[in-house]
Amino acid sequence: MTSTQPDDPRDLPSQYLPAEVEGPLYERWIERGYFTADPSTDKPPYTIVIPPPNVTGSLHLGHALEQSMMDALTRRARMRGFDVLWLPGMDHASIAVQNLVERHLAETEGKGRFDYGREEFIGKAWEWKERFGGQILGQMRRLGDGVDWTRERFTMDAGLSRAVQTIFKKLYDADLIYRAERIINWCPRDLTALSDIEVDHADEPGELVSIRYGDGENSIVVATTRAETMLGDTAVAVHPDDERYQHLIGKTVALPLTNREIPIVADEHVDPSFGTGAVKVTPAHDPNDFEIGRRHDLPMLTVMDERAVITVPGPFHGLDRLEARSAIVAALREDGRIVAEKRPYVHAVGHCSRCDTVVEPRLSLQWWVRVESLAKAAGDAVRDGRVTIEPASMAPRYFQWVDGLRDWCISRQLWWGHRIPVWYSPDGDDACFGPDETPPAGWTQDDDVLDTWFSSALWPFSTLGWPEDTADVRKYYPTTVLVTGYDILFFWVVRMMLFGLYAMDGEVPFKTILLHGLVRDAHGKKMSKSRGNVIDPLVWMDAYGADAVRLSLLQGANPGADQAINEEWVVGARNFCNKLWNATRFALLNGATVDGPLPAEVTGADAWILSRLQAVVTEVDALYERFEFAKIADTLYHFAWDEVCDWYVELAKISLAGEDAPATRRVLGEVLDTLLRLLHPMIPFTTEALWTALTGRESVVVAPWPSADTARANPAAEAQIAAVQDVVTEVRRFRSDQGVKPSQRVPARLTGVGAGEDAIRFLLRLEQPADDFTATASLTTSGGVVVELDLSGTIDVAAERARLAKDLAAARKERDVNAGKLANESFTAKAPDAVIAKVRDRLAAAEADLARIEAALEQLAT
RNA sequence: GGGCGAUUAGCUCAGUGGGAGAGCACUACCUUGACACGGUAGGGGUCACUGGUUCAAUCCCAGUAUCGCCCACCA
Repeated sequence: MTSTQPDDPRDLPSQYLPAEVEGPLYERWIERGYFTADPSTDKPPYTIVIPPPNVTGSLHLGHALEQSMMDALTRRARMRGFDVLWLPGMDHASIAVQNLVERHLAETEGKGRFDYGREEFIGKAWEWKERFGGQILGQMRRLGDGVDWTRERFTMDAGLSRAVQTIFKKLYDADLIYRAERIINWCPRDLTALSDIEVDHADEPGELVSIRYGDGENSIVVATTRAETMLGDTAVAVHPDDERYQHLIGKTVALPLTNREIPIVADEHVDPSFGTGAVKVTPAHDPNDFEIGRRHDLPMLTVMDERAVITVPGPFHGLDRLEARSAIVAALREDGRIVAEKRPYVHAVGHCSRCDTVVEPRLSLQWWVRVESLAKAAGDAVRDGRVTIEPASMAPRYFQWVDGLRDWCISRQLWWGHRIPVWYSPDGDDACFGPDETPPAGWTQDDDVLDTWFSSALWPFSTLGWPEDTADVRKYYPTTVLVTGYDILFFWVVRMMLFGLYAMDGEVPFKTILLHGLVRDAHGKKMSKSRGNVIDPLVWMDAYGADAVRLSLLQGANPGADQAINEEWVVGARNFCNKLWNATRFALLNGATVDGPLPAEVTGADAWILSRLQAVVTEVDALYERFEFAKIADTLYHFAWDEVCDWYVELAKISLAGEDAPATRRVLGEVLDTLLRLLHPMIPFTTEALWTALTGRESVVVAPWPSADTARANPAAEAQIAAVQDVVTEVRRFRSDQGVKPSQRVPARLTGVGAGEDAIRFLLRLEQPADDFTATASLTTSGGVVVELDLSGTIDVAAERARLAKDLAAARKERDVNAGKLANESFTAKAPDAVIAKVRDRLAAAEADLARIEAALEQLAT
């Protein structure tokens, strides 16, 4: 289908064409500066900092969901009169980007990073970032994100780098950052240390071999999954109370395959019930053994290099850890030292979250954040309610993490990132320097860079200009809501809490943490490249429009819960936009007006829809307070479709043709004006196009958010329309059962109907009875309205009888259930009065219904 | 080992101590003057299982089964 936008904005095409509508609107919003925050205004602040996507990233459905939520929140806040700052930016993603750039350089120039050296490599990385990075920013525009582009930030900007250096020094001076040699998680492929959460544990089949150390009565059997580390054993440990080994504690035993004697020590850590109750101790290659080694002052023997290759001279030298493992087991077996082998033995193995290589515990000198006091403050801020976690069910996770936090290893042996601001003198002295300090000549800077999450942890204030005392910091910190996935609660949210509270003198970085779920495929499976079920939101946006993608995601966004997404949902959302489009088109074609006060005199339908409208405004506001996006979408979807389109528009057709037309035009305009404003935060493009066409005003982006006029609540009008709906639905069902086409006009006589007769006649295409009127069919509705129809012939008695029989059965069941309850003395004695009254009403209604149906059946028989 | 959650219509999911809901899918009819990306009507569920509390349980409690997620230094 071909189409162009007509010149007159009021002349809309009959179909919603997102590709033509969405394009120009975003640029117009930006040009007009709608999304630019202004701290000089009196408006109260509403701040959200975007979770910065990786500079290398491309928009995926998780971003689309998250950003749709943030856009909805900020657009509504803007309409409510807040000075909104939604701050965009990107993360430098240290290890991920370095890996990408390395791969790129290997492919294009055939060189590794060491061929360039640090300076040149970093230059290449910046080049790469400028050339290929930031793709996601254009995709955010496509999605319609109302972010303040004038404040876009990157975690390696000069300003943010100052923030990093400033807080590092502050922590360092407070002895909250220190350097220490410990066992760390080491990735032998990426050649860097990792923090605990950058290690993913997975159960994998391995082997558990039991090895006899020593000979004769002084021998002892240890069990291990990592035989290769025995080359670095410096002790065997047993539990101090273990009776089996009392005679050995303090003695030494010969380490097989070497000529070393190692002590047998007693340590509480050993579990006597596991294996033989004796543990080989390799302090340089296992975190527990490291602790045992420290307690017993054992030597720490490193037997592998940074690539996990054996460095001990001898037959195993140069073997990779896995090769070494089988070689050593084979050698031990030959020596007759293997007393048991369990294979496969399933146990948890740590992997690098970046490249999936098995992590190697490694003794290493690294920088650490001392987290105890920071974590205490972070926990307290949530405990005492200064920060709220939504949904609350996620709070236990937060506490579990923050209350058991161990010191954070922040140094990485990488080049792309914030370099650690510590310098060393030629004599080996070291000192930390702030951003405005110059290290003495001849000093050299620490080679390591910081964990990416170190700079992300500062995001809620570093982006506002901290450490300078800027207007933005003063106005927009603390931020209002942090919207992110529960999967990065620990990586990011907790770290922002640690640093935000510390840097900002105890002021929280955000008042609310809103955690959303993961977007999964149509059957709830996690999307992954290996599964091949990854969906590109841009493809859907091209096919159905950004609004359809946004709405379909928000429709599934129940707090904290994962959601399945399917192209059919997006189609449905697109269809909704089209429905809205045509409803507005109807309004425009019928001269709907939006100016001036509402008329004092309105039709019943007008009064009804205005009553419903104010109730919907109230409901939507309440749901926004609880971040119930799915329910907001559902409420507006059904109000718009089921009430406005299916009933009000149809009913309005009556009054628009008569003397009530001016009033109804105004009400119709009011309803759509309000509805479009209510929907704007979720589907900004469609609503903008329609609202400007409808109102002739500048933009719905800056239109005021609707407020509920409770004076318009009108129970009488609601009851009147409900009665009309009941009659119309029942007669439609009769016509459908009787095979009477909807288009067929039928003469009818109505009795017992009040003000709604015209509406009923119009909606059912019933004509006034003529002189020769003969009622060939009659039905009495549950509301007591008698409808006699002249169908000019006999009716299908069997079909009607079947219908009535079914209704009869339902009514009998209803009567029996309620009569049974009332006959139950315990019920009448203990149930609340309101419940009893309701049951009485239902019983009466059921009995009336029974009488009506029985009468109808009897009449049918004659 | 610790923590959390799920099990409701064919699918994906809401929901509540007192009449089982939505979207999509399905059936029939309808090109009616906003919209076929539409309209009207309809079919479809012993709310995982077993006990308990209660006048009343899909909802609260206990247990069972199945599934899922997070954390954890089980050699």
